[in-house]
Amino acid sequence: MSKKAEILEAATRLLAAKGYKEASMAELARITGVAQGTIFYHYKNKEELFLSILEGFKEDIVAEFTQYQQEHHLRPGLHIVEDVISFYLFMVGKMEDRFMLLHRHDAYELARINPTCHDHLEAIYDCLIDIFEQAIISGQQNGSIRSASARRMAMIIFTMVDGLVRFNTYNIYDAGVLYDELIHSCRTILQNNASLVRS
Amino acid sequence: MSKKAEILEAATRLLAAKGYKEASMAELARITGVAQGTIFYHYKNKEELFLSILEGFKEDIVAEFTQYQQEHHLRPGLHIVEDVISFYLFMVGKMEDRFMLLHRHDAYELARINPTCHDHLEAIYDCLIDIFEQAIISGQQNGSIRSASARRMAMIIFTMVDGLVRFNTYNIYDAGVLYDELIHSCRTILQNNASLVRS
DNA sequence: CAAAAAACTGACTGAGTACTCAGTTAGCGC
DNA sequence: GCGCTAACTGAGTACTCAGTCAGTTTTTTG
Repeated sequence: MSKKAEILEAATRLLAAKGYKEASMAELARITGVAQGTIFYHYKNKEELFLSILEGFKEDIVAEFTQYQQEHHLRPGLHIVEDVISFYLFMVGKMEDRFMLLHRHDAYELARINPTCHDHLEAIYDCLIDIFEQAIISGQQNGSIRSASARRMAMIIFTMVDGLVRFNTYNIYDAGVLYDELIHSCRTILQNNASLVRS
Repeated sequence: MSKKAEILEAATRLLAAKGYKEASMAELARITGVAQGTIFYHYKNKEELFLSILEGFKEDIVAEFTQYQQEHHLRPGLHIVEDVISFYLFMVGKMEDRFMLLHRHDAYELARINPTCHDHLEAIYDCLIDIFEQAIISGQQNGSIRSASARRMAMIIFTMVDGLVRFNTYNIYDAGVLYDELIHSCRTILQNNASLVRS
């Protein structure tokens, strides 16, 4: 791997673990095993390095989802939402560092003054919510999911799933025990009652 | 107001706006209109000052809820959840700074190495979720909310509401348009279908 | 009113910060 | 081997930071 890529990878880990301000370029240089100057040779400053981390995130999420779909067949109907949640949790585990970055304030603060950062974040969230939305639309097409704004339902579901992930990383509650409740709630929210005559 | 209280109030605002590391004691002194030394006379260091902010948060939430209940009558049954969500959003607006602090990573990072901080956070979350749980229990008692773990349902609801608040502060999406969807989702999740014979 | 205590001040310290730059090394076409 | 360029180095720079402390002012107490 090139030094530049090594720096980016180590920076992702360091910034995720410590946050933007707390992560120092001196430590990053030490971890990566390069001189401090090398970092600034490849990235003009700390901010650009940070943006580079966000840069390819969206594409990596899309690639990951495509690969996951090939390896795990997603079930039709209401089950697809369950499967997509599983994928989301799988991805959070795999791209732990970048999701941690997404759960920090640093990016949103930068986004307020840096349009590029705002665009990156928007792209990432759009892409994440798209995954849920597409699943919901496919469920609507076969009649198992009620017909309402798929986008809005996707956002609600995303909010729930992402909130639980946060709970977990915050170490305040064990979100694991909520998994079944989460799945049940999602199914209840999306279910097309018109197709359920019994009960 | 005493200088000490003034410092605490200004610190809450500053730390919420800028985050732990980015907020400097020099700026805090300037804002409060005291010398830097004064801050360290009242609080032995930055960490203790930060913990003092979290310290009374739980009690303030409880007091706020008690007052709200007196001023706004909470409806019985399923509606109570709607009312509690309204209260939560009202409180987020009123105690904006402290909820912002709660949405930052600083506290959770400190909680990992500082048991006092962990206890404060646990107390705050317990108290927030309690509010939802009590509402759900009261709904269960009159039969309008299904009988399942009130705690778990409360956590799911809390996750959704808090997630939307976060969306709003992050300025990525307008969470306002999701309010109706949120209420509808909560009702669907909690509803006791056994009591609904029609439809 | 005096003495003691508490509250407050701000210049100072030393550790840490992002970033620079003059100089060195490595790789590659010729 | 030569010349050129891109990659890399690390000591140095200017600056910010939390925290200290000797000294001053204000308040309380006898």
